[in-house]
Amino acid sequence: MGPVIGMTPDKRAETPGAEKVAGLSQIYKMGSLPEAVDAAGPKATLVGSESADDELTNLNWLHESTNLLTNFSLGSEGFPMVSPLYDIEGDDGASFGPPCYQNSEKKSATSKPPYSFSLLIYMAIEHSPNKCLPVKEIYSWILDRFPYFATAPTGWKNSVRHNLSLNKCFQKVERSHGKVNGKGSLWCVDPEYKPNLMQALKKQPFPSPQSGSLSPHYLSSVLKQNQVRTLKESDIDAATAMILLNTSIEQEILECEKPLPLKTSLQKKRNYNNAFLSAIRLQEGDSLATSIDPKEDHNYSASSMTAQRCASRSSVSSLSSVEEVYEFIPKSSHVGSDGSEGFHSEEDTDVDYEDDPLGDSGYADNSPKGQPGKKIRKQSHQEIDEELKEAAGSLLHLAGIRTCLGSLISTAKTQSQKQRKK
DNA sequence: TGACCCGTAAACACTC
DNA sequence: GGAGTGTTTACGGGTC
Repeated sequence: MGPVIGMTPDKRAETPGAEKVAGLSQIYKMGSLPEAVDAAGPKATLVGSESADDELTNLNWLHESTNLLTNFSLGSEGFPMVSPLYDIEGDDGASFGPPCYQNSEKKSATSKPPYSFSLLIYMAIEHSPNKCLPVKEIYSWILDRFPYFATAPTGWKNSVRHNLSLNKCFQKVERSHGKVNGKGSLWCVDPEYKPNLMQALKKQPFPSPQSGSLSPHYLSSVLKQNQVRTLKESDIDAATAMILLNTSIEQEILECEKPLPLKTSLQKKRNYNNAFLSAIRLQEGDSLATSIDPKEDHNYSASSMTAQRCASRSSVSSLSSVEEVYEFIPKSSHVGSDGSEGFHSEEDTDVDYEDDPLGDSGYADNSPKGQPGKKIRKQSHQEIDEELKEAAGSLLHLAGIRTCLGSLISTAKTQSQKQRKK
């Protein structure tokens, strides 16, 4: 058997858009890929927003979700390589506790991760608060999570750089002007390729050692949805977050049995609070979206839907504090919005729907002819509140933070009602 | 069998 | 000049 010559770079260039996404070419064949996203805007934003809110109460949903993203990590033997708790030890990467497997799954630690470099880089970048990382940080992240590379030949760094350069999924972003922050640029994930990366993640071996979290069906539902609707960046992130949230909760249930250090428990509660609060924001206006789109796949749970939309709204700019979350609810009943660019968010969709018959929400397009969508949108706040309670209750029940929830709900509701009255 | 994906190595240029 | 970074080219193995 003679050597198989790999595809030359020249040849790759002949298939723009589809050639560089590792293991993703099939995805493109599935059609319904997002329109080219003007990445310039988001990128600039990302770079500009380097000051991330490190507060524990930070409601940066993508941050949350990308933390959870690491929950995907499974050892080559099917064991979780990274505990869902690992990021609970601290808020920044530097304080991350050692992955569980460093204690309990040493075998996994020394075996090669079942992820391609593209996925590793993707996870690393997504894990960062700003969704941008310098190469060095990518190295660090990989090293932290996969000690295998600590002992591996240094060539893997070259591979990382090679991937960054070669793979269109990753885009280089210049560091802030006038500021010299070390060598190199920041690297971001091109939003256009996020669904592809997610698909690739899905294709990774995800044995379900315990509860089968992340069933392929579930994932495919998410991905399917993203393809049915116009794929916006927010949707993509929503899918990510949805998966992550789901995974996290299931993991938490399993972890619940174990006694946790106080700090860990508190942090977990905070995380759940964050998730829940975001869910609240979504829940209020988005029950409509579920009903509006007849194409939607409802095979997955409502809570997952909630989580998805949840992340969807805050995917890019995301909230920076709990207070903002509280503000959101009232905002959603306001007419009009500041409409921050790059994030016309479904926040806008909810906010505007009563005054915007066209519903530039994106969901409007999917509404059945006539006005059924409006009917749904007219859903009384009471009903919404009921849904909210229900969803929140479920979430909190799972997280074991019912108490916290009650106060959060009532606070949110109070604020919401105040705003409505105004 | 070939196309494609992925990892790896190496060379080179550039920046700090 | 050295180290780190980014780009490009080349090749081999594996999979479909």
